[in-house]
Amino acid sequence: MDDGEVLPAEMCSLREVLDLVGDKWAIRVLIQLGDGPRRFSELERALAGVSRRMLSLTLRGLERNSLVTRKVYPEVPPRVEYTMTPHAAELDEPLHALSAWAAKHRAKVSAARQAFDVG
Amino acid sequence: MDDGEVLPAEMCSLREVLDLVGDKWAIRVLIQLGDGPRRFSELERALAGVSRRMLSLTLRGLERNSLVTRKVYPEVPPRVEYTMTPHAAELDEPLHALSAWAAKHRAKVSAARQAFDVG
DNA sequence: CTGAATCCGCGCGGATACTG
DNA sequence: CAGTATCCGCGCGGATTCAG
Repeated sequence: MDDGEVLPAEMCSLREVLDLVGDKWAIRVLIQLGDGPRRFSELERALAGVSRRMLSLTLRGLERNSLVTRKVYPEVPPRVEYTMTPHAAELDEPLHALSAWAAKHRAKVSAARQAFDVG
Repeated sequence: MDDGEVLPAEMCSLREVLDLVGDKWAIRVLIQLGDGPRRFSELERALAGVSRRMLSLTLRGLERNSLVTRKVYPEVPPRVEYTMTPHAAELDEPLHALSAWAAKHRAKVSAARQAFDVG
């Protein structure tokens, strides 16, 4: 199997994943949560440049697809913890592989981009 | 190494990759090219729903980052072939892993989304 | 502290027409 | 066939304000 022919199913699956974590902030959130549960404000600090609105929307989206769980502690001041779900944790390895690719080809791609922009 | 602690470098690398292939059409183009060189009109047909403009822009972006190469044949009518670069081909395995994750958890995620939307 | 609601500018992307 | 150019609507996302 897998003689180089890529089935349409793969295409769909890939787009599904990217629709889940392809947003600007989703990946960063997941990486943070991969290190342990985080509070809203902790994420806000960790993800430099994120607006409160976008962080909120990103977390909603991840929660909606059951990639994170939201736990509210009835205290004052209120505390909310976000945690990775088990199957979201399984994304870790595939993501590592992608990251490794980037690390390996970063220079090449960067150089190509500069050359392209010049010419 | 890798005791669960995720380094900032990973975050950057991952976003780099997603910035390269996270667009709506880039992945589909790469998958097509993974099956062999393709002409513009072939891609246009294969990627149902893509506009000529977006396909053009997507190919430009991929070419800019040296993920595809563009070969023009001086004929009439003109013919242009797009081909995957070697390092883009190396994305195949990581992408497969992601695809596998999607296939495995598709039902779970889909159900979660429905439940979330109802509640 | 953790959001939701509103306003608004800007860029993405579709439709259409034109070119080599 | 393989694009580019232009126009334009719509949604993403920032800034700000209000709420539990």
